[in-house]
Amino acid sequence: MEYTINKLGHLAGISTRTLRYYDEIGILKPARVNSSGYRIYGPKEVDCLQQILFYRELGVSLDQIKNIVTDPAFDGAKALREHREKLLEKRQQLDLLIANVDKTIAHTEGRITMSNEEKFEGFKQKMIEDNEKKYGQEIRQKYGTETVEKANAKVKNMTQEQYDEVTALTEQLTETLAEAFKTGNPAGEQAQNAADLHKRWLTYYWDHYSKEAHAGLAQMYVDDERFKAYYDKEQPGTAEFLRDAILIYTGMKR
Amino acid sequence: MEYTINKLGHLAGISTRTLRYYDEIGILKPARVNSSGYRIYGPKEVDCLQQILFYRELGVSLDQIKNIVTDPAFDGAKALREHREKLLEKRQQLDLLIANVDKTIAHTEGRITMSNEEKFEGFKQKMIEDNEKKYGQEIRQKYGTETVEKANAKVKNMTQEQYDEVTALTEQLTETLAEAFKTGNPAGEQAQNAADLHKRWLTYYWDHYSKEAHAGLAQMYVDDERFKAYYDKEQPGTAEFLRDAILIYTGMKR
DNA sequence: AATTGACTTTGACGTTACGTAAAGGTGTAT
DNA sequence: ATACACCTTTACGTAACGTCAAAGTCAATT
Repeated sequence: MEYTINKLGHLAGISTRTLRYYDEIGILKPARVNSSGYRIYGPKEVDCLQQILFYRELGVSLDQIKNIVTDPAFDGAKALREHREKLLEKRQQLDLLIANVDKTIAHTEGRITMSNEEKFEGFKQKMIEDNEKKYGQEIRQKYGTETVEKANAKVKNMTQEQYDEVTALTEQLTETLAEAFKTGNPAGEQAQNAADLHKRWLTYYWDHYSKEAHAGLAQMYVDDERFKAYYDKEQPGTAEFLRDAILIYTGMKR
Repeated sequence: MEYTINKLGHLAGISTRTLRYYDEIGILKPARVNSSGYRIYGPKEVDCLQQILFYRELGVSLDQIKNIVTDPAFDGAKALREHREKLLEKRQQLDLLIANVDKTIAHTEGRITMSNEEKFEGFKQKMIEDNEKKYGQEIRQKYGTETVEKANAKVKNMTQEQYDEVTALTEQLTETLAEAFKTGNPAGEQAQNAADLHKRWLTYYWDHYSKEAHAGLAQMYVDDERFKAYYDKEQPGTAEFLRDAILIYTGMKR
């Protein structure tokens, strides 16, 4: 497959000017130029452009991108896995912003109070991107738990009391699950405790409880990215672990 | 609460230069300047800055933001609801990109084939942001259904055949559900058809089917933003409608 | 009372990642 | 042969700041 500059631009959704610029700064040279000076791109360039766009999407400067993709030791597969992780982080940030909007709406309606600090939660992503280690783990964890809060609360018209309870439950579940995960045994006491907490957490959202539905949801946690990403955030494999624990808890597996 | 330029910058995670620039272009003037020319910001400015940052996050130019926030008819509450919607759209886009990475990884490992078009799926958001009407509905719908595909396929190691089947089922469900929604009757034939399609769709993901789990999932569709946003995308209220249809279908309600 | 150091001010020029013409050559379909 | 949709380079424009520089302000400490 060979592409002229217009075709490639169309394929990737970017302008021809951008492609010429990328050529100019040496970030993406065409495979060859034909007899009349036209830029011709091949499959290798298509893949490289894709990589470039991933980096660009993640806020990396073209200067840095150049260093990365022209590095002879560049590992495309590894880069893709990093992209994946960064994109998941970005989604967490987005969730935080959405939670912020929700809170702000509730605030304007007088339903809750909101500190000025809270009003800017989720905007500091660049600070986080820039120097992740500066604040490091603590902020990550804080943001993590708050992302959940958002997904949970407000959805149902809970009372403040119910909200506090479910928040506490969530924290407890997170802790217990992390502990249990370390044991590696989904049938163990810790894991079964986590499954029980999960059931209690569920009953805040479901009007009726059934083992089948519980087990089904556990499977969803593994199958659906949106959930899996959340549970696997701290420790990859946690989603599967929770599923197994719940399957055992509900008697669907032993 | 009064803030100097440094304090406000710190609060919002932006530089003092940015705040001076926003003053310069008339987008955010300080509440007052003190006797020695220092900019002093009050609570009103804090809220306005939050709005500005939301718009900025969504890719709106400062020029446009100026028009919006300085408009005497500016409705802050309405703006917040729009922010919310746009942020949800942005998350859909992100999901698409994540699906793209996943696919690309699978592709480099030789597990699936991937067209060049697919390699750039999810990157065209700016085209969408810029001129939404240019391509309008069609692209929206296309991206919408593709967002699902992502959530579904690849997660399980489906064969190409299974993948095609589930894709077809998804489309069928979407159409039938949209038709049914128009009737307004979750007990009607159309709606029950949709519920049945949903069951068949489910069986691709769950090893066992139970009415309880099905009904539970339906409730989740309403309670969890991540799902609700997807079903309500075209027609608000669709998530609730689908839940009701399924509750009737499973005999949990009549 | 003087000094230090962290803050503030207004210029003003620099930067990134392109957009937008301008002036001209190329390819092919009518 | 001419229309039209491509392509080229050159070059200036732009948005949203970053980054000095030179100078005034404020509170605390010597």
